[in-house]
Amino acid sequence: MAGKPKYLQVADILRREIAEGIFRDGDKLTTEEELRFRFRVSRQTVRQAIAQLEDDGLVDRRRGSGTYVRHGPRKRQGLLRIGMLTSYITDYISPEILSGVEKTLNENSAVMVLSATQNDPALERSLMERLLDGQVDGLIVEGCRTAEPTPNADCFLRLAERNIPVLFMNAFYRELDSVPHLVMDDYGGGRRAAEELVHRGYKKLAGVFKMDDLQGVERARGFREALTDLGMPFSEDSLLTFDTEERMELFRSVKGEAFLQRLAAKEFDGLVCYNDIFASPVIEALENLGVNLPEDLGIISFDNAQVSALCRPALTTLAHPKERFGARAAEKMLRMLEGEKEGNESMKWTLIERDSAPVRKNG
Amino acid sequence: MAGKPKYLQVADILRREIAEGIFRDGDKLTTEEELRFRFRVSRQTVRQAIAQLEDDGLVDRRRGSGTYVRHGPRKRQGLLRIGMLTSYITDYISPEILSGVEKTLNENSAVMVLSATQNDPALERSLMERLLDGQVDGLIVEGCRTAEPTPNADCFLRLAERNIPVLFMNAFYRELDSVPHLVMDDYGGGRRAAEELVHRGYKKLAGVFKMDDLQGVERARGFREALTDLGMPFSEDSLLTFDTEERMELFRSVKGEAFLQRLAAKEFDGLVCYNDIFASPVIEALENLGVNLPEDLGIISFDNAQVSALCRPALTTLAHPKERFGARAAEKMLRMLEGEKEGNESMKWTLIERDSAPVRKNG
DNA sequence: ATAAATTTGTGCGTATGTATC
DNA sequence: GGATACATACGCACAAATTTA
Repeated sequence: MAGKPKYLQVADILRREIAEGIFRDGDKLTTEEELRFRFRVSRQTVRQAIAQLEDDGLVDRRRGSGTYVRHGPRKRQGLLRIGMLTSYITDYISPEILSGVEKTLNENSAVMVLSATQNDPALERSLMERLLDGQVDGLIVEGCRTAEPTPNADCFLRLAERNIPVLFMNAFYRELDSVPHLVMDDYGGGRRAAEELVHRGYKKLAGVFKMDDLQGVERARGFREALTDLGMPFSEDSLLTFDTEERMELFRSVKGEAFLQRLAAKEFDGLVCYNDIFASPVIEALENLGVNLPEDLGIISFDNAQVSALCRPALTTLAHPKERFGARAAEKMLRMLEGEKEGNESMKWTLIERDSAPVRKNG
Repeated sequence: MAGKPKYLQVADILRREIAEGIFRDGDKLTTEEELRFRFRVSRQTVRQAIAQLEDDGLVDRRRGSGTYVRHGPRKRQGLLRIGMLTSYITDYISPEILSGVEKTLNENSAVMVLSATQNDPALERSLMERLLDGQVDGLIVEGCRTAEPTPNADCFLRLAERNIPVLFMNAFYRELDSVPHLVMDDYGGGRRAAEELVHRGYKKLAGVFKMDDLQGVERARGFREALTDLGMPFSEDSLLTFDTEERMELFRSVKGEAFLQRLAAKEFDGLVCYNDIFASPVIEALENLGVNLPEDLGIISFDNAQVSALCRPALTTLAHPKERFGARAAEKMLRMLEGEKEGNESMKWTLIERDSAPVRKNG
């Protein structure tokens, strides 16, 4: 009637019923014979419909026993495909994280299907739709623009319907609280960075934070609250905040240059920086402005990217565990594929002491 | 008879016949009706068999027209999966290359299935077998230990049988000359590096090359031949060569330290270095030995990795096109999937002038 | 432990629908 | 329009595996 062949209609109805949870955990689906009566079709048609569901990995057929709904995630035939959506492949510490994911997956006979969202929700959406098509068995996602609600919530929910486990990494969408995440302790990191500087004798702290991702928002919150708790002066004015689009020309923009001038004018003596990639151009710009580093300004940043050891002064930084982090994400995903319930987890930063934030001589 | 169901027997026979090339290029497979007579089975059984082949991507069914053998590479339903085997994900300039591949693939609704071989042929083999299982539509491979014949030739040939196009990238296996490759002009780069130093007035050149990959072998050959052509002194003794396993502790090994001592003793005034990643520790070691850079020793290396701009002195280097290179590889692969024949190609190096190899004051 | 009942897997014949040439 | 070829659909029979009596 609807132009659609019967077997697809039947498949769709069953698919929906499975998604709605009418069938219990690993329980038996109605018998082919019963479905035949229910839908008034031949057994062949029923079988064709069920073949669709089997293709989607929603059911398991066992001869002599029955057809079982797979509410636990599916057991593919040996090879698992894990989709990986990262913001960027080259930026920051992504390569190391990816390497950790890849190694762990390969050790468990799984492969990684990698795509980059460029931190763009629209691209994220189209990639997710593509990956769904590509039959991945699980998905690890570095959320993009996580400070705001995602327009792609429906995609993530559709994955859940299909029993495809999802894990957020580094950044997650607050509203999708049924999806587990593995993140860094960004709030704690923000606190730690501020406290370290204060304990080393720095008196007036500034901060540079990217604010369209949860990471930056949380680091900024930790920074702010640490200062308040320590009874240090703080005003929103001492923060330079920016979004992803601005990152390339931040320090050539009006707002960025103005901030650099204030740093050069010694309005502050300490700086917490969103990450090493931003710390590096700050250092360069300040040296060009004749600022003595680290004497005039102590800097602590995040990540421990390769560049942090090569800067002059070498950056004191809170190290991201990178490969270990990626491996952990992969482990969680593999466990989810085994049917286990994984909770949220946050990993701790490790302070790497270099030259950019020495203990301040009291002056 | 053999316990196997008829439809699988039929499928197997057809599969073999297709592999043997009994059916021509995009030509029609025998009609369902004809197969029914040939195998003395029902049409349903024939259809079941053909469904298997369709699943494997070996045939296309077109209603009203016929069932066609896909001797040209298959047209998947919109989504192509391209396997990518790189030596390392984080090392050198891999992230940039991968990023180029990924972007280009995504623009053409394809996805990248990424694995790292760690430059180990055994791992390469197991990953290839896994990828074959994972139904990739094409494969881009950075050959590993390409200076020697690969033990995995059979795997590559099996891919060809399945009409899965393969492209070698950066390094290829000489004996597999039916497989196209995209590489850098390593021989020309080796020549260029040597010539640049000579033209700048450097008189006694040394070289550091990794020799288990074709890249290093070719760069060394170019280096050697350029010197000979220019009538410069050259002996094999002026080369420090090493293999992948040694790379981590090269400059802490007896052979490495001895070489550094010779450089420090000003036995040479110019150095061509396999790539920036090796140039960087050389510089550090030499500065610790009290060598004045770049006055005492001019250095040119390869790749233009990020580290090259951050070294002191900043490295003069032959730049690898990285993202563009990756994009080019992806383009070639996509064209191969369209059924076009792609030839070999080598891209040129661009000299990036920095501080490590200034024109030498004649002394 | 065995037999019977249940359930999916394989296979055939037939009829009709629909896209292509 | 007609011929061809794949797609959908039904009904039936028996096989093989599993569960149950």
